[in-house]
Amino acid sequence: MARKRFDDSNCSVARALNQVGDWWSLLIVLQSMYGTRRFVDFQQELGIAKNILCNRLTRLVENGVLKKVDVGEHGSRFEYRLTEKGRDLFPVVIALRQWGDKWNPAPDDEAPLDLRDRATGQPIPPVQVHNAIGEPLTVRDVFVPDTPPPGSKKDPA
Amino acid sequence: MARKRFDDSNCSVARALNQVGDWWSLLIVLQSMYGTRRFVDFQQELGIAKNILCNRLTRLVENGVLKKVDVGEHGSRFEYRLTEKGRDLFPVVIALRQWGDKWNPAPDDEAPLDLRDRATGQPIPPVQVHNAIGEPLTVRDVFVPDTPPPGSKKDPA
DNA sequence: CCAATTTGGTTTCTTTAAGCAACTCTATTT
DNA sequence: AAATAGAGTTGCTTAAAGAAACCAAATTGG
Repeated sequence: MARKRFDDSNCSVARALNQVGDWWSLLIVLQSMYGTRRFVDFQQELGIAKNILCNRLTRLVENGVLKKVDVGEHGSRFEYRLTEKGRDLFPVVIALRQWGDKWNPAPDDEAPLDLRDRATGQPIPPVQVHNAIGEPLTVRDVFVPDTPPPGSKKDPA
Repeated sequence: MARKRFDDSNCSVARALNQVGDWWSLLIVLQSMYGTRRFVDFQQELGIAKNILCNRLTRLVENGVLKKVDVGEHGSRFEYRLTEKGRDLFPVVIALRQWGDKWNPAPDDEAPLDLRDRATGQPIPPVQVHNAIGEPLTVRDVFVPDTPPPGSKKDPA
């Protein structure tokens, strides 16, 4: 695909997409959140080619999203588990899932993933952007305060 | 890239990624949220090839994420604006940005995008998944209540 | 008014990644 | 000892990404 790399982009979204912004990586993270840990299970549940899975797992490990754990007594049995960095993608994945459920509902009558709070059994409400006092915000409610150029010291122009 | 399509996947994350899950689409949406509307502006700000931009804009319009508005008096001047569906990606983009800022900080001393509430001027706190009563949740705090097969009516087994 | 430029593309070509299938190598099972 | 499973690797084919050139309508500018 001759991708452009965004490793050094000054946009953190671009840098984030560089790590988990391809179709498979985020789905692998999602599967990990569902509890999948083994190579073959990822392969079967995602229907991904083995070489691609291998590549993605390696990259995710390199990027610190997953860690590879040897669970065989003496090698050859591994698990891929989320790191804290990986688990921190939770809001992203959930927000994406909710967006998908809302705007691209399942073809048939599939339920839109009933995700629930383990403690209370209650469903999870939509992920929102909030302000400092907990009110929901939309795109229009935010602004970027005037991008100062990197080398500038608050010149009073 | 010979991608696999996920249009009819029963996973809404997969379906979402099908629409905005490539490197460019989400960046285009992000740029839109920053206010970019014109073809040339997208092209310059993203550094994307024109044919790819064209393709992505078309797909985003097809998918209802953007709408194409004729703003020339009689053609040849267009704007691409977010639809409600597109604006609804706000939490996704912000969550991704925050993840990027946290885990892949900018190479140099770039500031991590100071996004603020227009009303109060306060910075935006991290996007989190909450439960019904507003407490933050992690991956471990949620569960999927036992996937009932699509055609099943609450059998009391 | 005619030339240059801008905007929004399309076409062609090359590079690179995705997907598939077959193969390998070690461990475990039978 | 043979068969199977887990975790990859290799090679090939196809399709998409990227670059650059080209194009046509509309606008700008002298």
